[in-house]
Amino acid sequence: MKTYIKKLKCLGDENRIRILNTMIKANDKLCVCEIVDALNIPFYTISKHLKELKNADIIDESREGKFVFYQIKESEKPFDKNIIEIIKSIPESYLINDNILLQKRLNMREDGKCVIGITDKNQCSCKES
Amino acid sequence: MKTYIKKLKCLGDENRIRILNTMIKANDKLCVCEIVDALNIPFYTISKHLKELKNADIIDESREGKFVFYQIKESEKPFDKNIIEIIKSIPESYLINDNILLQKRLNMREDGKCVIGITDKNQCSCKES
DNA sequence: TGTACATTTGCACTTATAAGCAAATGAAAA
DNA sequence: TTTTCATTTGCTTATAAGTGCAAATGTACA
Repeated sequence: MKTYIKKLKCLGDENRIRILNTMIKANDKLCVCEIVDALNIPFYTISKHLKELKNADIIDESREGKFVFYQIKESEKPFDKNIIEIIKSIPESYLINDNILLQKRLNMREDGKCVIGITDKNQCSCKES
Repeated sequence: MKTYIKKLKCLGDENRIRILNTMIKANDKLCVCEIVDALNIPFYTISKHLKELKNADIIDESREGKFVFYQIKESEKPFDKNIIEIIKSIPESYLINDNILLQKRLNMREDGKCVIGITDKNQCSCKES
């Protein structure tokens, strides 16, 4: 039971929902710096939330050189699928801004690979909420 | 967005998941005392969680004389439906004990109505976890 | 109208969670 | 082998959340 509650707890934070949304929308693994740029949230905050999501077994981590990537963990379990579904059922209007910035950021990839780091090292978490 | 996060936050607590599970399984409104008996959690704890669930617009409240009833709020929104789905997708083995006690308690209804209060006023929350 | 019973609420306490900053780690390239 | 850059981690602080108990509320019935 605890593993289920742990996953559900992860859903109770807006930043984590936004992070998961980017991964669902990208339908691909995302570099930490890409998430930071898309969401305009400080990199250390993103990093900590990614750690929690990984800890709850919702996402997978992988490293490629300097960059660290995360993606939704594949699962056939109805419960895990429903976690994705519930995020997908949040009306897009609440996430449209993130989605646009994400797309912009993904367009900067070369050969489908992340080649730059964080665009603005001084971004702050409170530009938009 | 806040209303969505508020609902999701509600899912991050085991006691609230167990409460919602009883309502889903009963497929009917439940008296507070019935929930208390089914879950073996102190009545004031149940009461507080019910308040939160109601506050998040997940459940509805209604009073009939001495008794107060709660039930899952009807909704056609995909998000709200997914909340129910995600709880339904927790394997029954984790909730079987609650389900059995709930059934026992529901069998004590007369003409489909709750007629008794809390069976054991001194129940404590930590008998099973 | 007062007594009993179901439920809620206020307060105290403890534990969990989130964010910010600075320092640390890890890997690549100069 | 030093520098650079991406990311993580430790520490601190502020705030939220859950529980327990006692007192309060609200309703029915004697």
